[in-house]
Amino acid sequence: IAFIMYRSHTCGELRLADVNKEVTLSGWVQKIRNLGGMTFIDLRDRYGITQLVLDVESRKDLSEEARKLGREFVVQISGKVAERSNKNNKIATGDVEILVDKFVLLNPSELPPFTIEDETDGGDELRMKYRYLDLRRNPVRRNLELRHKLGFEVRNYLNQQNFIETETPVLIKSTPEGARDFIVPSRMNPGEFYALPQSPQVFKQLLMVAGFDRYFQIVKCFRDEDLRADRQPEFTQIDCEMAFVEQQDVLNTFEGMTKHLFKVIKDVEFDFKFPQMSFEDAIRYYGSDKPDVRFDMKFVEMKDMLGECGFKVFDDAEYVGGICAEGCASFTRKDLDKLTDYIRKPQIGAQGLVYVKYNTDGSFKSSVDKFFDEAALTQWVEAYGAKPGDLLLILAGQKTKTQNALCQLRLEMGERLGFRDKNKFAPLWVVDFPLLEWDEEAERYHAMHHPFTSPKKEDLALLETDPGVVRANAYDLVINGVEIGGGSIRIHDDELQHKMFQLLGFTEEEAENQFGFLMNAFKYGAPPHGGVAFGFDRLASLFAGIDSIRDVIAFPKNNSGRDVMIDSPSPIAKEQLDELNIALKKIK
RNA sequence: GGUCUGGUAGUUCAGUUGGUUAGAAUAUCGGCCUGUCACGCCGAGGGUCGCGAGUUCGAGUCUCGUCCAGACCGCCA
Repeated sequence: IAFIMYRSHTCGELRLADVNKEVTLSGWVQKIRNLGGMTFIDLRDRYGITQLVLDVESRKDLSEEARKLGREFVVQISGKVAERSNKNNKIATGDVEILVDKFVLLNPSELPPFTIEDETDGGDELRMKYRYLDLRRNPVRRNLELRHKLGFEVRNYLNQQNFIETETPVLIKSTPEGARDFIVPSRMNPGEFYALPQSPQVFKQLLMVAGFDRYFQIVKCFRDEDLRADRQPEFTQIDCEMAFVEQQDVLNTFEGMTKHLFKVIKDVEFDFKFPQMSFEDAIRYYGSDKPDVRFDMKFVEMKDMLGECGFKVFDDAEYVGGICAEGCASFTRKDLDKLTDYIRKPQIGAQGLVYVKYNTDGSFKSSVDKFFDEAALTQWVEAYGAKPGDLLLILAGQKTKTQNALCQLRLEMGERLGFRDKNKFAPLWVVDFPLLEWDEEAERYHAMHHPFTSPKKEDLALLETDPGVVRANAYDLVINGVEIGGGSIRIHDDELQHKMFQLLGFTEEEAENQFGFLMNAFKYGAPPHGGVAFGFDRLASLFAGIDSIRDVIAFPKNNSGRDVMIDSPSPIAKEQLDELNIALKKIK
């Protein structure tokens, strides 16, 4: 049988032991180095680079042919493996080269718009437009290989723990709670629409009612909200649910999964139980529900200590708090001015920054020397546990705003002091989230997590009297200040679920219309259950040590939710619109 | 919806106080070169300074508008 054998080996596998073998390779021309009498070609595929040699003296014809090649041409070559006289220890195949005696041009290539190299000269926009070329580059390819491995190990681990991967529908039902839905018109049901799932939440709960016990799914979710570096309109979750569990069971299971992933993929071992911190403490000490605990630098609240102190900024403030930056007393006036500018940026919005330099000789220099004497400042540095050489940075103002600004300042200082090492990982469970959040605009409560989250038993009575302080059986896994996953123990009682909808301002009819199927299911023996969903893209970017999730997604969308490669979204034909019974208000 | 930053050669960028022919690196093309691997040397081509208007004797540079991109705020149960 005649067939073409495109390759006997990949471009990454030949070694000294292969010398003298006759081999055939196929790949892309990475680089041509023509030295006149001889030509070197780097041939690249997914697996690596192999150097080809063409010698004018022995094969003038091939050397002539090779002159017509360009970057990214696809070629197939055959030849003998030889030991190099000059070895290259930077690549795995650097000890050998191929003495080419036959080559076939499989496909020429236009000149790529940017260089296909680790350090490309291409900008983000161009790389996205030609993403198929960008994906040829090692760093991007490696990210996707890492993502593959992560998904594989998630399945491996959860399978061993008896979880069943089940697909849930993508064309579902729109609900007003939560994020904006992506909407899909139904041709067969004029005037009616599907929604794409923001998460398979209700389906996984129904699977628990169905007795599936342990479910997971690596699944696309969709939210029609504005994008960020760590937010895409379609993203992937590791969605999980378990029956007959309480909070600590879920935490144990997924702490186990997280440890497994770190061990097999990063060779990082956590020989401790992940710490747990209440939402309340997270806000008090770090000003955030997703604190970066790779470093300490906890907030110190000063309001009680200060009393009426005569410094108007502090006296008028609802909150006065600060952090101690180790060894930063040597900051110059200019450094401090820059920090002040930083916290006054509109996104952060603090008014000003009070500093106290605790000099190495034990003296003080502060921006509030006029108001506080040495005795007062001594009391401060004691409260902060500061040592000589440290710098106190203090903000004052409205409580949540100031805590938020202080959080940003803490992260900035952590960055400057080198505490935010990408190779160091600090996991943290944040627990005891509030059940409800007051929505100023709508003048009602909405669920902080989602309306299926159960309140803590001990707080149940408060639901009637003071719903705002009721805590939920809800938890987040935070690693290095990134919210990697979150979940809750759900309500499995239709009466309590009814009550929740009522609290959230649903009328009986609305609740029935939108979630009647769920409450109905709860009437048929729903087991206690709870679960978690991990942001798969964020997990992958954390493992890859990069800040943007775009580089761990094969074909991501840009800031405006566009795919610049396929140019979507795009208008559709009038016939399509007619068929869907859709009239556009205005067409550009 | 808002704030900020940017848009100049294929690409990444520089471009001073508004002033002569808009530069560098890299990529590309041509020539030379037998051990390169960031090859080297010599040479060449390559520009709607995002788009539109305004100010000015004169705009890459200043003003306004607009489009695009990125970061962030709002938003993201």
